[in-house]
Amino acid sequence: MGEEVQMCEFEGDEERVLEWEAGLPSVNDLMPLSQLLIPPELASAFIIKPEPCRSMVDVNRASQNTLSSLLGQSPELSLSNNFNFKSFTEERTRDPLDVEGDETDLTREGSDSRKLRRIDSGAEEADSALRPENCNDDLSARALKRPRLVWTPQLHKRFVDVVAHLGIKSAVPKTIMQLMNVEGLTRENVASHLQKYRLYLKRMQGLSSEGPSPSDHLFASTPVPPSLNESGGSGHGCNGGHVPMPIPMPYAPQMMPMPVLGMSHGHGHMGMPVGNTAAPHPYHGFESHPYNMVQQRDWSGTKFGYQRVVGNDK
DNA sequence: CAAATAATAT
DNA sequence: AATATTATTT
Repeated sequence: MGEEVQMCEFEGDEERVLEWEAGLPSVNDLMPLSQLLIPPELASAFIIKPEPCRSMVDVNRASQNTLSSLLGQSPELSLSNNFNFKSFTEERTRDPLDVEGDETDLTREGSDSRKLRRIDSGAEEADSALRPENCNDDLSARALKRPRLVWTPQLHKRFVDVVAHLGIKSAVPKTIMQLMNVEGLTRENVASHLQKYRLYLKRMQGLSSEGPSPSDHLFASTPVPPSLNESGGSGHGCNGGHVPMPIPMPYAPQMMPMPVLGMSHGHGHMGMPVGNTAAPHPYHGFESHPYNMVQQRDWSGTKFGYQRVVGNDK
């Protein structure tokens, strides 16, 4: 009977995800990019032209090509490499979460382009770049500044939905944040977005018939629910004005069933945390910690996946 | 004082 | 332009 490679041992092991990067070699242990995989002699013997020294830029470019081809896009025009291969060891990945299986977009991107230093060949002495700096992310882990949030269409949709249900009157950052129920989303995040959203609405009203400016990518794509009428005012209803959570439709913490695609033939997809596919949590069902309900989803076909373990609701 | 909003800053 | 951060106001 056919015997294939067993590559999945899914056990109820929650910690596994966290340990994911534990066993990985540190940047320091990795073979330097400048090092040739095939000795020149051997190479010439087989008429293999020695690989040119690869730099980080080359790797990035190659990666983009790969991704692009997978996505069916033109591999070119990728002059702007946002890909940063900073060590996962120190990089604090985060997760702008999005839920809901609708819409088509998967514009998830974590583009924090930092100074992409050029590790050029010939000067591999640049190893000095490997400063044995802070290796203890354990302690500094929390106080680290979180990467800026990217309002993906999914997130925005959620945002709009909630705002709509609340009515612009009572749609305030804190409430919105709570109803959106997105891990890691802060009040500031929402406040900022709300501010912009309001400007958008205002600007829209001024224009007679609809005409979402082409620059309003996100907003334009999301049909502004006419429910933007007031509802928080007095006289309607059931509550005088405070609306802690009367909405019958708070986004429930969803758990995504990410289809375990046969990622067999795939080539190691660069640094994407593949194994963490929403493990079949051995939910003991009683730990209703506000956290832990990692709601991630859909790394499919997308560039990278981010995950943050703890959210800070407050 | 906390939260919302407006105004800036990156 | 998109978010973050800070300053003011409620």
